[in-house]
This record gives sequence, C-alpha cells and structure tokens, in this order.
Amino acid sequence: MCGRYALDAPRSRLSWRFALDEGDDENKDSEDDKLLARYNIAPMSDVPVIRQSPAGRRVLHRLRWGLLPHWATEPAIGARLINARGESLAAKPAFRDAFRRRRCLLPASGFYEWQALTATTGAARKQPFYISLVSGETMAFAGLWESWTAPGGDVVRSCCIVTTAANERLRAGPRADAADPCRRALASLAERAGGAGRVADPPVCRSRIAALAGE
DNA sequence: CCAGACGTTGTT
DNA sequence: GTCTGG
DNA sequence: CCAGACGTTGTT
DNA sequence: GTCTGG
Repeated sequence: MCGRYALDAPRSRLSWRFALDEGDDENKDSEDDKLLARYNIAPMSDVPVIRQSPAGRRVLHRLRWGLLPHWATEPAIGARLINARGESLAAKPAFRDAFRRRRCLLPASGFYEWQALTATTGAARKQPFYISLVSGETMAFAGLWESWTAPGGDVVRSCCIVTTAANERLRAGPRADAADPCRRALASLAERAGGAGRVADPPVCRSRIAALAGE
C-alpha cells in the first residue's frame, strides 16, 4: 500500500526521466516548485501526475490524490479512494472506468511504510520506513485519474495509486550503513525540509520522519 | 424490490 | 475504538 | 498514511 | 452509474 510519499525532483529531471513532452500550457504551473519539493505528501493534497493527452503527448499535470468517481456526491469521497488494488480494480465500480480509459503515473522519490512496533510498553508505536530505489532515481507509481464535476459546477481532477503484492526484491531492511542510498535520500529530504525550502507539512510527521533519518 | 455502498490496510 | 479530513 | 475528532441546543 | 445486502 502507499499512503504517504515523497517527491523532490526539478521539472527538468522529471522531463528527462519520463520523456515528457514540453509545450503544454498546463505545464507552466506557478505552484510547480512547491509541488516538486515535498517529502511528506498526504492524500487529499495536489500532486504532480503524468498523463498522456489524446494526441499522445506526455504532460505533467496537477491532480488531487484521492479518486472522485463520476458518481461521487461530495469531494470527501476521495479520502477513502487513495489506493486501488491492481488485482481487482478492473471489476470495481469505483475504478473500472478509470482503469479502462484514464491511467497515469505519479512520480515519486520514495514512499513511506509504517510498521507496528511490539514495544514492551503497551503503547502501540509505529516505525516509519522510507523506501526508494537503490539507484536513487525517481520512480513512479501506476495511477488512475478522474475528472469530477461538483453539483455547483466546479471541476476537480483527482487520482489514486495502484497497489500490488509486496516486491520480494526489496532489500530486507535499512542498513546501519550511513551510505545506504535510502538513508542518504531521506536525510537529504529531511535536511531540505528543515532549511530555507521548507514545505508546509504537519509538524508531528516532520519530526517523526526526521527522527528516522537521524538514526 | 429499495437502500446504501462504491476502498484499502492489517490483525489478536 | 473508529471515522473524517487533509 | 496520520492527526484529530468523536455532540447537542437554540439563536441576532 | 452500478453493484451488494437485506
């Protein structure tokens, strides 16, 4: 599953990595800088998404994470449709249409998974892990998207992330080695977030994730 | 038939 | 404990 | 995913 | 809009 992730990549890198076609007017979004430098991306926020135009152009667009099917009655519906299981989405009413006609990619530097700690104290704590490619390269999630029109007429473009069985090739856990690419990437993200280019994210999450980076 | 959901995860 | 909102 | 709410009455 | 549960 994926409920939080990070993206820290300039447009030029995404353009190269995913062979984007430049020139689309939507490509020039004044908030791009904020969208492309985040280490704690949460559902219901706007995220950069790569879509293919009818003419076949690959373009970076900004959509809300949390799918709003065409039959949705209120935007809050999207809060529960942040992931779609790859094994079943073709048959699910919430995802079927989007799966047939509206697929996309969500570029990411890495993503977070939380593991429950069976601490001796009764307190149920969770340990976050940051997962990224060993190469350090930008990755992308498979995604679906929708365009939803609110009763009032406002249009909301939304998306969700396709999930699948855990990848067996994942390394068996973070190394103590400070040179571990995953740790280096997270440390870099945490440092960036604490510096001048800080992004607006919940302080509690920030400290927890920063704590992970520090160990 | 109508009403209500429409999704995922992880778990003693 | 469980749901909602972000 | 996490954080935070979780409820009712009556009212200029 | 379409499926599921009652």
